[in-house]
Amino acid sequence: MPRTGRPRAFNRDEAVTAAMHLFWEHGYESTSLAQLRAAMGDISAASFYAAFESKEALFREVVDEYISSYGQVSESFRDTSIPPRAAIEQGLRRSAKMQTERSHPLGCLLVLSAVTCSPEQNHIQEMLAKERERVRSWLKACIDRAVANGDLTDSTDIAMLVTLFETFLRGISSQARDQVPYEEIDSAITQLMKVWDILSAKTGDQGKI
Amino acid sequence: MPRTGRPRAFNRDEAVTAAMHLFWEHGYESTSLAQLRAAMGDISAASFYAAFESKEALFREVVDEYISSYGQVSESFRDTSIPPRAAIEQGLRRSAKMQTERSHPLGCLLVLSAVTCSPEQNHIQEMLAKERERVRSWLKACIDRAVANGDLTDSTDIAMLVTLFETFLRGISSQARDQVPYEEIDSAITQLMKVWDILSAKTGDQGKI
DNA sequence: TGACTTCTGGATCGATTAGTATAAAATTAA
DNA sequence: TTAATTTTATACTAATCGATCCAGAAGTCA
Repeated sequence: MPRTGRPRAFNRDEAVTAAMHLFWEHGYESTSLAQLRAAMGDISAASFYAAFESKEALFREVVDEYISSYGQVSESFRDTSIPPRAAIEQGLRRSAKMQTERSHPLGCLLVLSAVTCSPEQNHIQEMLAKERERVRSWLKACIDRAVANGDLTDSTDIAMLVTLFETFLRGISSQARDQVPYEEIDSAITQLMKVWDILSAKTGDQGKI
Repeated sequence: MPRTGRPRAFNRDEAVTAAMHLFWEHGYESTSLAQLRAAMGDISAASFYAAFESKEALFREVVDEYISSYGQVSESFRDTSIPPRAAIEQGLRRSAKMQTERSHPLGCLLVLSAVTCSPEQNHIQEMLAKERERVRSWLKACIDRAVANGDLTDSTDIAMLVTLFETFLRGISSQARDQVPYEEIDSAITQLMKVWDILSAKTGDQGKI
């Protein structure tokens, strides 16, 4: 927060949000500085670099902003106040809901905005891969908890279950981009969760849950 | 096939294959003409345009080549010589196998190579979307057949089932890119197919299949 | 007021983008 | 041998890429 000097002529937060929508829609590399500056309030190149340092620095800021807003849907996976099964189901449903909303680009920014890029931008891919890995670790922790709880047996193939849910979760981004409506994905989730019930039903304690 | 004139100094088919690997790995827009020409045997710009007309025309050719080679794994979905359930299972397993092979870029070219792009290349996205839609229609036909067969009840939510398998299928591309091994995806498929068995078990005729 | 600080408009940077013009080279057919 | 055909190397577009420079505008502070 500068106390002196000429005040900024544009709203920085709004500019970041505008940039987020562009990166989300078109991806990191395919979004040009010219597009960004236009969407951020027709700001000049000088203003852009004074406020954001570089395209890459802006993107990192955008990713942080995404994670702490839209990305919150995956926080369900690490919500230990609800049973593991409910946490996973909620995480999937909220992700599907968010990714199909029309008020912003379809799909997940972390999954889509740098799936492919030139070799020079490999670190951008790796940065997003790390964020996706975090979500995956929450999913795993969730299933670990279920095994510890006794919701799932000790013999449960944890890696397999993580991959099952995670693969579906990643697929939502692609489906959302192809205009598959929320309702269809939502019913698919209902069906997918029955896999869990099959496994938990096999647990010794009782026949059904 | 020109009958006269100076013979081409490079192998056209090999050049297309090299281009396919680049587009597959880095995506349509992020693959530059310079990269392509280098990988296609260090050919000159003149040779490139004489043989392929444009970057876009080459990409279309690459997509055709992909579909008739690696893309054949999804042909399982329309193989009516095997039962619908087996067709789907085989399609998923073969896709997972192919997408995790290390002899070529990871994931599926149709899903990855233009998920995001600049507005000017929207027609490229749409072209790939059409190809993905074809695969989806085969999946749907497969499930329609199962309902017609009596493998699944008339009350089966077909759209939901298509979305369930298709979402998982799309997710494989993302998982493969993140280095998830084939074996894990394969066991997840085994588990996913149990959803089918739940539904088919409910069919009147007998209790289990 | 004047010193200090920060931001902005406009011109510009070198590198790279996809694509082209031209003429020589290499082949076949007559 | 000569004409016709096609591909080649080389040089070159115009446009765009991300990024920078500088002078002046617009504030705060003493």
